[in-house]
Amino acid sequence: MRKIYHLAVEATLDIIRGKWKLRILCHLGNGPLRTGELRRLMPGISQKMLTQSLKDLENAHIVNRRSYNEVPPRVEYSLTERGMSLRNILLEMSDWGTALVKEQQEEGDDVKILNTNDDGFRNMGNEDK
Amino acid sequence: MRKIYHLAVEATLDIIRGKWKLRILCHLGNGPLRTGELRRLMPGISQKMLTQSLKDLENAHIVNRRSYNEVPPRVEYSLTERGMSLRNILLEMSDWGTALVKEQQEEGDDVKILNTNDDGFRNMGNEDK
DNA sequence: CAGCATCCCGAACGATACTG
DNA sequence: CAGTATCGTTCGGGATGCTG
Repeated sequence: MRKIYHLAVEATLDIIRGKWKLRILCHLGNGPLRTGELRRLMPGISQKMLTQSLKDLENAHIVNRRSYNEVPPRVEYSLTERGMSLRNILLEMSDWGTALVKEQQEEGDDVKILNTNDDGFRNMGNEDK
Repeated sequence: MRKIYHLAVEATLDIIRGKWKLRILCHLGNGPLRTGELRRLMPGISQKMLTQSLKDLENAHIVNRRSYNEVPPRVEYSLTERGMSLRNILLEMSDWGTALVKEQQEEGDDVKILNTNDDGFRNMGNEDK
């Protein structure tokens, strides 16, 4: 099945499409994580969406999936080189978004960003509320 | 109604969310356009989606709506300063997306970008197929 | 523990008809 | 010509149960 984009930007957006992929990438930016760890870092995500999102990212060679043949099963995910390069773009989008929200707040809009770390996308770290 | 983002990047993505906003911004990058002109540049878009997308962009202060009191009605849309600054981000995303698709094609993926201008997002110009 | 399959709901999108 | 209103469809996403 052929994928057709009207603009190159759409190819980039296609990678991070959906509700959870960004946050997954954000967490993986701090280093490899197991499935269960990702799950705990993102309360609210369903098993289905986690698996599905990770599979999409793996197919796009953004994350690496490493499966250890152990009992119980153990699977680790990490960023690929391509994933790391995407991170740079996301950092710029993060900066722009931060500035935008600040302006919107000054304009009186009722908007908020939960993760207000200084380094934005670089290090999410803290928990979701 | 409060808007809550987990990451600042999501605020940026929220601006260009949807099927048509990117392409609208792309066309407006070449200069102001009337409603009907935008419509003709994007065959396939419905009256509803065009109006709705433009309204969203206007509310976010990304595009400017100028209405002339004439008969027949005449309305022109253009990029705001904020819209212009967004454009810079989109250009980087475009470059990254272009490189990505190129790699994907080399990997054998069946993927294509319709608008293959050298300047990517900078000047869409040609028609949609 | 990690992943798959199924069902269900709501938001986004599309088609059409109508108004100033 | 530009915009509104309404209706129907599609698709992303949530909940749950089952398998290796």
